[in-house]
Amino acid sequence: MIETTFNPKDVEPRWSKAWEASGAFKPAPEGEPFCIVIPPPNVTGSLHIGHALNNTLQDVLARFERLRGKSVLWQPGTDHAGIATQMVVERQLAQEGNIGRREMGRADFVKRVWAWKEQSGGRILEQLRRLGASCDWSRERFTLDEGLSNAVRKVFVQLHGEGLIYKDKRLVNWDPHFETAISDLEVVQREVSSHLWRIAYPLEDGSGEIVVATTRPETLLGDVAVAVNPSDERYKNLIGKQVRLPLTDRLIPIIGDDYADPEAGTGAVKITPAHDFNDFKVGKRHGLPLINIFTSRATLNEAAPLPFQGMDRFAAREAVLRALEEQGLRRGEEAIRHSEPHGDRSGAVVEPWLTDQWYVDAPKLAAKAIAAVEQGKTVFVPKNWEKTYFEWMRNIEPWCVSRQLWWGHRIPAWYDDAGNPFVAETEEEAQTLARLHHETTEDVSLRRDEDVLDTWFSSALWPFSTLGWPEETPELKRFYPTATLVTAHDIIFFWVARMMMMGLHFMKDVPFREVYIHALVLDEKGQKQSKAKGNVTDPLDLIDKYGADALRFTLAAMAAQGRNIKLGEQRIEGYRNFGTKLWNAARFSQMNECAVWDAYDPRSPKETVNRWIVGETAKAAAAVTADLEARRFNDAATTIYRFVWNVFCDWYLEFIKPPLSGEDESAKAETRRTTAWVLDQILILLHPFMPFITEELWARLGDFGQKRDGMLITSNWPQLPASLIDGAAEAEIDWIVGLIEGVRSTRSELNVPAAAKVPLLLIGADKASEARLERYQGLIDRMGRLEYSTTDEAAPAGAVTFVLEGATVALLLEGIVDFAAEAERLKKEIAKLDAEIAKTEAKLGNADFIARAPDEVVEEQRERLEDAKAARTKLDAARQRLEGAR
RNA sequence: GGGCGGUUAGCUCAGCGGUAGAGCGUCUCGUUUACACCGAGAGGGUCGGCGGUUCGAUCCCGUCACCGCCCACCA
Repeated sequence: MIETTFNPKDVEPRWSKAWEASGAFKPAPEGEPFCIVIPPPNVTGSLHIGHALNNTLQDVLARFERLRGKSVLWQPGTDHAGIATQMVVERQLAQEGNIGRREMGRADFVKRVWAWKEQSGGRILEQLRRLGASCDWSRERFTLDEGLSNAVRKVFVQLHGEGLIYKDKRLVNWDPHFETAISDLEVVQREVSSHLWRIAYPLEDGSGEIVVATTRPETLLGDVAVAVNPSDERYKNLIGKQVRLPLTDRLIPIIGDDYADPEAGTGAVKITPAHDFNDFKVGKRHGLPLINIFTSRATLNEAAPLPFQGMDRFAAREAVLRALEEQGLRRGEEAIRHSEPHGDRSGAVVEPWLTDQWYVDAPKLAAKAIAAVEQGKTVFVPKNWEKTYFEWMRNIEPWCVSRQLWWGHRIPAWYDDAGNPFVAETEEEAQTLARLHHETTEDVSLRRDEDVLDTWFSSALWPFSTLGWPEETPELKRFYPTATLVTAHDIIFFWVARMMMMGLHFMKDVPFREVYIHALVLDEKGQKQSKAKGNVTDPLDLIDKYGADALRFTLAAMAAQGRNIKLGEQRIEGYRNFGTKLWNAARFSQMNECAVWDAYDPRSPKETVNRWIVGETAKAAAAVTADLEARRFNDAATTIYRFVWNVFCDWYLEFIKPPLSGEDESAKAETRRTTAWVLDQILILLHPFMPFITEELWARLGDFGQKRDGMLITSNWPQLPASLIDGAAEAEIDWIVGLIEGVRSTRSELNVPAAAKVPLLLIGADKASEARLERYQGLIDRMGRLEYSTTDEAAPAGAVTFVLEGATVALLLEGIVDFAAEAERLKKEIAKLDAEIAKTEAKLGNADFIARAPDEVVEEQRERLEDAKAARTKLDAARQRLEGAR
């Protein structure tokens, strides 16, 4: 016997193992391919609520398509997450009081990171298994494993050969904490309080001074000019003069350039080409020198005047201001708020810094990636994200891919002593290139590039590298392009765009046909969850508390397109209860020997309730299917929820209690089989959302009935024709439901004690209602808590009535309710009807409405008016009778 | 400065040209033999403001207000 509550803790691990062991997660040999590549989580990370949502949705799709008979490959794996992982390990070293990364040396440090990866790397995938993710775990990949590293080298070398990767010396965003370049995307702007300082630069000829405004006085030491706008009357006659750069012995020119905005600051702007992106451009235009005053750690180098050398940039700022003060060159300041660039991982203020880096020619690669989306080869769901994608892609900058880190793919470039680079997949090939270059047969002394690649470089190859590229594997052939990518909008630029570029370039086709962009999961206040804020909800805690099914269902039910999710725990509790409800429906079914029967034909039932529930099942199945196809996860979840609870449990299971305990053996058998069949359909429809409880019930219900062929996970999605919907059965059941609801509502409003059984009379019933009453008498009496029910000519005094299609319903409540309460109830009902009558009459009185509205709408309004009037007449009669009785 | 989204019941959110919905919470009632992680019933909304289109607008268009996010800039 099934117990009264479902215990996820016992059941979940069992099925996780069984599914995997059975090979159900591997793609079926036959069937239309359907592939999803997982957004690889950081190898050393742990599951957060965003992963839970992301992977729930992927798993819903994977299980749905698998049930529909497709050959599903959900490709799992992890990302080496260069900067993030290096940071974690460095922090560990510090906490353990160990020597730091630099003291340790590169080889030992990298060994240490690998050790950490081996130790913690499997954790997040274990956590995904707990969520129920049906990935083909046998195909797990890691962005630094051999195959993927091979792909990375090949891509780098080929792009380099095509001129799409090149080395360049220019300003980059430099993170002084990690001492590495980072890409534009890894820079986050933060509002900070600061000052705008005004500083006087004396004119060389002693004829006065020019005042510049700056938020970064320390960079003055690297100034090479002062720019003014040529149209600025205040300054234009100063162009060409020299000023004495304070605190140094340098003379620098005043130049005219449109970049200087007469409205901003003082209208005169200091130019520091080595430390500001705009100044860099100005410097280029005017052929100005670049003076780099910072070290890689953003302390002042030997290019700065002696007293400032070795100072940290912020200390230098104070020192420069003090020195200027002493020399009487400060001309005031104002407090301002402005945004300042920070490294997204380190939090350090990013410094524009002049270095040699490798760049990918993103503007060139973007062209095809833009066209593919324009042509609909890849579609975004919801579609409006395409706009974001286009906006970024059309303004894309070269992608700086080299990082001065140790954890990652080493750049496949070797240098000779003169610094000439030789890009090749192996050192031997580089050696060959070097010999050719030097026209020698001797070994050339080579050293490998110290740098590694941006983590996103290898992620960009994920859809084909995980399938075996550059080998032409059967999987690559079969599953590329993949079907759907499921991800959040915050990595459209980081990842989606770059996969599009790389996929189109190397595979000549898009990496995925569809990009489903889901919500971000926020805390209850609508804030982004972060460890720093301490507002993270751990999905594993939620799984422990409510079960994976409840968490999954909640996330899916809240995944409405285009809106973020504010997750509250009560909601999860509610869906846990839903699981219990289903569990108990199965329990009921088992207690009543509703055994599954292979040969069941849903067209076969004769009993109205059975015909009705078959039709309702067909409707629900069609709706869930359509919702999932349209990626309306929330609608699909709501549909199945309502069908299970509000249709199957609330009504059908109540309806079948009389036949299940009745004498009619054929009706009983039919009802048992129908119940078992409907429950099976429910389990299948719900399985993508709640895999564990449904699989468990599938097994248990199969056991006491006929043995099943296999597990639910590999069963078949229902395809039920609309012809199963029986209009007559529907009308009949609707009438019964209306009657029972009327009885319950009336009783409750008049405070009839629940224990009181009252008689019911159907007054002036037409043939159909009379027949229905007779057929369902036992049921109606039971659900309405009636003493008996029958038909009669007229309602006796003291009866309380309400109106139903085809009859007036009278409850004999004399002595139980007081007339005042009933009069009040009638008055309320009549007022409601009057309002509706007035509204509908107004509508129908409008000639334009009659002329322009569709006929069916007009007809509907006419019917509504008629019904309301009829009901009104009946209630009026009831009121008069009540008056008379009083 | 550019772009995107939001504003619907006490709370969290669906819906979307034709009688306003759910979950949770609230109130009343309930030992009806699947389920109190339950059952029955009730209350609760001028669908942010103002205009417009339409026979009809919560839904479409315009505009304003407030909230959030992204990009760019910031001397």
